[in-house]
Amino acid sequence: MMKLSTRSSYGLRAALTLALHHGEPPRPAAVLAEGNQIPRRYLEQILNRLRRAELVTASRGPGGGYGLARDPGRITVGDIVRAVEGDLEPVLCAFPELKAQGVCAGEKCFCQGFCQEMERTLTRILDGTTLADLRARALKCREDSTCTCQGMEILSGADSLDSAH
Amino acid sequence: MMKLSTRSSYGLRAALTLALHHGEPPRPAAVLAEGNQIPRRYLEQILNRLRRAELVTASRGPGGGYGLARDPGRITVGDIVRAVEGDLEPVLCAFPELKAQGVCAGEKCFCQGFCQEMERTLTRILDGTTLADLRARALKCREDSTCTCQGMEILSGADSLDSAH
DNA sequence: GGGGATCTTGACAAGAACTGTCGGGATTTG
DNA sequence: CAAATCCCGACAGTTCTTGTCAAGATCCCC
Repeated sequence: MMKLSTRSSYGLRAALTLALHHGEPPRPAAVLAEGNQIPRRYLEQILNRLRRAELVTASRGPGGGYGLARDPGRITVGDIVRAVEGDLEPVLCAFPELKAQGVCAGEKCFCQGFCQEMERTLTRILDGTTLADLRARALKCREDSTCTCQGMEILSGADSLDSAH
Repeated sequence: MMKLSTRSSYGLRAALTLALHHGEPPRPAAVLAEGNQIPRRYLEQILNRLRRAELVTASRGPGGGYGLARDPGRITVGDIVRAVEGDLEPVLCAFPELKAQGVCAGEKCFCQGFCQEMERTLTRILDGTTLADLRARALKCREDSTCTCQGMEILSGADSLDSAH
């Protein structure tokens, strides 16, 4: 199990917004912050980490802002979480010192058996889901008239996919 | 996804040690702390939470200490994490405010689809694993001569299951 | 059986380290 | 020069850790 804080959530939301607007001119951090209800200064720090991990690109000056560094289908949620949280070392391990030493190698090992099972399960979901997957879900969610999500601010970004293009 | 810190790890390790020694006289916090390399004072606080959640029992005075409140097969890892961490609210949700409002009800909803999928997967593992399961794994791990775990302090507790009885 | 001495948990609180938040600049672009 | 981003540091809040003291339980000695 990996360390997960609000940073992951914020980073994920910002990145998803960027994915919804992929191909458009760069978006300033202020716009991303307002649309997702995230403190601007805090989001800047997070975007900075994403930039250092080369997941997003930043351009300065008027008309500048952030954009995805590559295709949404080639950025996973795990990439974002890892870039934002830093170490991403497992925290719910019965024996972290064992794992740190690389001591537990056996398949039947207790540490492997339980703690790493959880970690692997998480990793599979995190690394198996791309921003493109999330975008597709968000758009589908928007189509479903019974889903109250569609009134939310963040999903309005999907409009540009229909109209702006 | 739930909040997981070192507290969960510490609590889990202490509880597992207790499970390995289930049926024996109570173990002092100092012994649990030393055997698991956990700061004693800090572990006492954690054990206190486990006691308030009625997962362990505490007795004072000479010969006193902690013991499991019920059978290891009837205590899950989820019980421990919940007792130790407190709220256990999800943290990696793209839209926590949606979830807080209970707004996302649709099956196809983005929030449900991804964030809650992760949460449910975790919960299933956490609540589906008991201390007895972990003990069985630890003992099996000890049998496997290729597993370097068996030299570790915590597994030596399994000795008492063979010899002391 | 009474009085300590000893061993244990329990509660409070203080200090270090990290997280989340914010502002003031420095730097780059147009 | 103006607009926009980045970098540095300050601040509260929380978590992690340790310390101090009080309270309960057992044992021993008289």
